[in-house]
Amino acid sequence: MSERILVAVAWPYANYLLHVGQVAGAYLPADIFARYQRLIGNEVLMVSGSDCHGTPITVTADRENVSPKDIVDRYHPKILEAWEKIGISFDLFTTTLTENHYETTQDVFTKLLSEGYLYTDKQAQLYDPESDRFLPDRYVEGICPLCSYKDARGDQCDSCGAQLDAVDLIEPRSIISGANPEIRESEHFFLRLSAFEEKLREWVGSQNHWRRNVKNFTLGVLDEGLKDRAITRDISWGIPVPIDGYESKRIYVWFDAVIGYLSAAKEWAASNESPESWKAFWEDENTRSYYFIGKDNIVFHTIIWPAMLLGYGNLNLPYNVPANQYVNFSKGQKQSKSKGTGNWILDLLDTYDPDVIRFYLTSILPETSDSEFQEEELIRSNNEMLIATWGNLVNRVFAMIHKNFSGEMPSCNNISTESISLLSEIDSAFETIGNAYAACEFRTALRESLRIAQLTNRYLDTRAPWKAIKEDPEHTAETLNISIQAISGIAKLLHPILPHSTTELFENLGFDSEDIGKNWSRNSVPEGTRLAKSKALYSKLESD
RNA sequence: GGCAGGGUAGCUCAGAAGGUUUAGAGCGCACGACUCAUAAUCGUGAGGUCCGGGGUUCGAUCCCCCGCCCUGCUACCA
Repeated sequence: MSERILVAVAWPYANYLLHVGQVAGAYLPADIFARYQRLIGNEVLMVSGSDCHGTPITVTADRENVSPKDIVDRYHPKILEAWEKIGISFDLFTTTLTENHYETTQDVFTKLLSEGYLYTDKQAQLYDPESDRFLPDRYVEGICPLCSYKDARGDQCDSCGAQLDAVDLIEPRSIISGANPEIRESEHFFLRLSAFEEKLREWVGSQNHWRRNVKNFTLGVLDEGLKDRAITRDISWGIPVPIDGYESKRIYVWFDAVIGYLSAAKEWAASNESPESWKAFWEDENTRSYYFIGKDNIVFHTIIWPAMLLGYGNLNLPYNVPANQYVNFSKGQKQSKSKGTGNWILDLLDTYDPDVIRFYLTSILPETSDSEFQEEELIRSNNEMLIATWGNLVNRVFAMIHKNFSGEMPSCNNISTESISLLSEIDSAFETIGNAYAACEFRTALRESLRIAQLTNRYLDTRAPWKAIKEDPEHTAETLNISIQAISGIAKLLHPILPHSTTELFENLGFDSEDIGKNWSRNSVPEGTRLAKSKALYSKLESD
């Protein structure tokens, strides 16, 4: 029975290159999941895009004295390039600058307004009289009221780490003009989050398949009580408010960004020449939606976006939000874009094959706690695990078949109990590993797949086909035949994680890509198949 | 400060409605076997006060309390 799965992935800001932490935290797990779902025959729609609005983009643009659009035009292609190279299989990766996204966002805004979930209220804000504009907290600096640090930012003091309110800064100054900002009242639209508190609590409380930290954290926030939140800003970069009299304001970034999941599905449908097909992914309650995000993003996906969906009506709430922790870099330092300590994924891809990176990152996915990225470890994991356990297994079996059977798949006439038990281990692994993929436990899926490879290595050692060839070629033929069947099975098990190299392997085994992706089970390699004489799937890496 | 997650072998991590565990796996390390294979594989072994201190209990690494450390959020930087 084919199911329909929406794979929604966090929208990266298009003002920086992608760093490894983002890939491991959201995009790689989402891709593994999507590939698994496609492999077992489910209908998958995987979408995301560049988040093009928001303060970080305008800050970058202002600093370089270019337009926000220029920043997006520079980084969006780089993001696409990263997906292409590491193999993140989006059905659509768009941007929040499309006409479709603007329309969808304004539609959601209008609908929430007419349903009574938006209202206007006044808010005090800092205003720069010289440059004649309202200032986000980040655009204000001054003396920290707590530690007297003289260059504290309006949102946070870099010296003592305190969270600040720009209004509290001593001797505040605009970073645009240096002028002393004044406080002005401004009218904004607010999202009536408080109206959804009970419904959300009930909904979240029943999500027993969510990760513990995601559920507890969300319930904790709900217990503190939801406050209504302003969704417009006095800025010029963003989606216009579709109401007369508010031409100088824009819808704020977090409101439009989450709507991207919906607008991207619409865009995908339109480009597929079936403009209504997005509805199956949003309105059919049997469709399950998974949101892959980092832990800093949980509230937006378990409270705010669900509230917006409830307010809009008739659209599916998230089925699961498997938020990940963070990947840290040397000595617990967080992978930070703003500090410029990046291990950019594109740089890594210049040096290493995509599957080598995917293998290592999968092994350290921060599913339950923060993990640490070390390039030395990447090299070791490639040499000591990927190649030693798996690559070498493939290589030794292929080599023996080419040496003793001219590269033709040997026959298996009598099957021994050893062979039967190996194959049954593999076939039952499809169930346990399939369950792990379905539960978004990708490290487990990888570990168990390697365990099967190890069993196959052990089988080979026990059967010693290199010895048997001398006195009992039938015995050797059986061993190598069964080993190839095992390899075919393991390749399938690993395919969501290592799509590039396993596809190559499948070709070497005589399959075409059509054969691979239709069932979640071992593809049997028929006797007599010509096995390609190929170079090794992976190469050893020097650790300088 | 408050809330949440984490603190387990050299490294990366599992785990446990509290007793079947003398606390597990992989890698690394030591030794042995094998030699088909990318010095790969297979076996054996060493290695841990499960962050610290109290408490509950017949029994706690797992529950409670108090600390310490890392990370995120704290509603205007998703």
